[in-house]
Amino acid sequence: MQNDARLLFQTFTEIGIINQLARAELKQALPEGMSNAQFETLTHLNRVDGPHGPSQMATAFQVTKGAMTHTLGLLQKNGWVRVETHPTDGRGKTVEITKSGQAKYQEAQQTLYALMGELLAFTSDMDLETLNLNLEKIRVFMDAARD
Amino acid sequence: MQNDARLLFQTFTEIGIINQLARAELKQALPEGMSNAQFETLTHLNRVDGPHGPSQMATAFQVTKGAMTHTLGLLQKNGWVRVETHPTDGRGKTVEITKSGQAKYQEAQQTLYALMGELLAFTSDMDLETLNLNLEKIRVFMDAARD
DNA sequence: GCTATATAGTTCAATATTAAACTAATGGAG
DNA sequence: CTCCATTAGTTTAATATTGAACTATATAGC
Repeated sequence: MQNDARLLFQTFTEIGIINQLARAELKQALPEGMSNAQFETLTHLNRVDGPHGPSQMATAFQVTKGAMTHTLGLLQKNGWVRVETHPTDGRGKTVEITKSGQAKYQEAQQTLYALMGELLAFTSDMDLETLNLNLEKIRVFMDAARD
Repeated sequence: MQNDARLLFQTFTEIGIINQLARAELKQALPEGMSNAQFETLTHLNRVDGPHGPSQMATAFQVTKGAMTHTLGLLQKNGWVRVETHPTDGRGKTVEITKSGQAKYQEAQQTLYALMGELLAFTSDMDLETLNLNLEKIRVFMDAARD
């Protein structure tokens, strides 16, 4: 039991290191003026359908509302998202990616895909689908476990 | 090929989200005054043998030397590490975990193991060893790929 | 309808992290 | 030995993030 906990602890340690390395690499690859937080926000807007409010997104990213206000401000200044007051809820806002944001995001993603070339070759003998499935299971569980 | 890149991109996305959730959980669980950065530093000191310099550790964590100075300052103020000038290299310093730091770290780790109970049960049908092996391979590769 | 409570978003002070300039010590080439 | 490039660590200004207070709107109970 303790042994299993150690295995899982190791999993998180590896995940932490990989994330750190990936973030460093990512920062290098992103277009001028696009921070990691901005990129992740755009990824979310591309990945999840429907309208998004800043508050929803803050929850999704495990980030404070204040941080979201900040990031959205930068994204807006860059012209990559459009923020409007919610049509029916006067408190809320809706966030949409702009054409320009789409283009910039695609560009960034292509750069990243290119960067992954070597790693792809290296992981070619790995069962990435199973890996992703397991990671997804862990993620979904942890996400649900939040109070 | 593009498809594989997408799979790998997905891997990094999952890793990013899990890391975020884990860090949030971790922060809750840590003893008073111990930040995530401090905990990770202590983990490293416990995991890797031999003497460590701040500069080495900064490289290991992909963090600037300035950040390391900051974190070590806090750890020292808490009495969890001892920092001394390197015996033979006047520029360097050596960092060691103290008895008090050991104790505090064990305490934190036990809390974390306890927290993992539910997740452990949930992942009991998962091949964590293979998962860790794959993550480790990716980590080692990325680590080596740093310029 | 009123009132109390909850929710969305902003603002602000405090802390963490970065990048770059800086100081001090080392080590190698001549 | 001397000079010069390198390495270790600190400092500082700028940026990112947090936590908490605050404003405005919405909703539920009465």
